[in-house]
Amino acid sequence: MNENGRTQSDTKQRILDAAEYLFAHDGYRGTSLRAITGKARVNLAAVNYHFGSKETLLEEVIRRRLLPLNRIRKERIEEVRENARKKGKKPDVKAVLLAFIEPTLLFKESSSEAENFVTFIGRSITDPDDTVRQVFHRFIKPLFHLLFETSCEALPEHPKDLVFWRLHFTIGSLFHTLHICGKFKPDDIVHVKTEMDAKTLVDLIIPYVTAGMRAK
Amino acid sequence: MNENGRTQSDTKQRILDAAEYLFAHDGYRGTSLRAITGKARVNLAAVNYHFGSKETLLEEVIRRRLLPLNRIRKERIEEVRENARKKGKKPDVKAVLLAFIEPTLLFKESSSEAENFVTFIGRSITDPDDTVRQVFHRFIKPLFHLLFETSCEALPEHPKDLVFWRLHFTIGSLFHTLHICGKFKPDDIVHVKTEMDAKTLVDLIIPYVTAGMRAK
DNA sequence: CTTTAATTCAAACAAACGTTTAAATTAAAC
DNA sequence: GTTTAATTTAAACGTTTGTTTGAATTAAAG
Repeated sequence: MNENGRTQSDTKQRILDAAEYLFAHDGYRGTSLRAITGKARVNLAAVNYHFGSKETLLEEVIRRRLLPLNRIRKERIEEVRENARKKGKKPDVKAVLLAFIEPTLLFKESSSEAENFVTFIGRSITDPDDTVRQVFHRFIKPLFHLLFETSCEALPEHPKDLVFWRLHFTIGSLFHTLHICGKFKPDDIVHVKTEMDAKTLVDLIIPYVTAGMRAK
Repeated sequence: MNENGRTQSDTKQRILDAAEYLFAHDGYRGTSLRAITGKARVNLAAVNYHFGSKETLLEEVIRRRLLPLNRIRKERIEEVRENARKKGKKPDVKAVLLAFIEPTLLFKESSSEAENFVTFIGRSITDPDDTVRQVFHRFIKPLFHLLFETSCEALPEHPKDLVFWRLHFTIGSLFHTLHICGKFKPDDIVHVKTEMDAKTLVDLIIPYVTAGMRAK
């Protein structure tokens, strides 16, 4: 490998892409290294050579998408916060929620591979595997703290406990939406025609969660 | 075994209890038959002898709790529906949501073992394992249909598509709540004191989801 | 070209998985 | 008490799992 790394093989990327797809599709535990390396068309030992272990691979899969996404969400929330501070007013709840939710849903359309990852995010909190929950949690914790504090500023009339729980209800709605979009067929449950590009989903969920956060 | 079955061993029940606990804790795929039979203190072969397979065991674990719970939820929703019909008015959204949500959350306290199952429900829609999702889906489909139709009657001013999506947001909030309650430590994410018996949770979530369903 | 490092490869590892078997044990029926 | 059925048991089945190994191959450096 030379000093600028241009000749590095794309084995790592191919593994990351395959793992991302399969983790989203069948879960971390439900995906074997043989399935990953088979889909990526690389040797079985390549995962342990390049990543060390299946767990480290999981961490890299999450890190690759979540760091950029979280940077955007952080900037947007801080922007809402600073704008309100300049005007000497409290932040608007709807703006705060939009700052968090819109980048998340739009991320789904940022690339064809990113869509798989969004499905994976949707299961991250409730994943039966400890490792998955912990890694996701570690990456999202500071952002969630920022979201919480800003939401409290936006809703000073509500006790912090109440804001906390309603944020969790919001997270539940959003993550469930992330998970079902892309592989879900609503007709299976009840017959309703649905078109669901990211922008439409934003317009659907924002009024719901905003009303919920403001309630009473 | 005699004609009234009183002498039947409790092996099946012990397996069901252990499986319920472990499925809720580590997921279906993350739970081995050896872990189940070890916790139940029965022989490894007992699962295949009494249930035929791990998949049939899963189905029995779900059936045992979900049939009674669904019967209650169905009765409560139909009660709201019939009361409104008698008065010649549309059902109240809040009453409809309460009819579905309250029994679900109270079920958590119906017995010490039921709490584990509720955690399992909370992960049922997003479980990485196809089998888990399908079994749960099969049991809940008719009830969800009833909830959908009644919600549409309660919100005639909203298009059915909108009610459908908002019900999914509601399900997302509720199921996420079911999952995090019992093993979740909110302090891990952000420092907030929380007491959460079932009744308190009902009082927390109902205003949120009601406002969300009614929004605009 | 030669040397050296990085990567790929087929093969094997021990461990854990769900399931099956046949003998041993327990309980029921007569 | 004897016979018959139901249940439990220990052991093994064949797969699949994540990981490791050492040789073969490819690319980089001198």
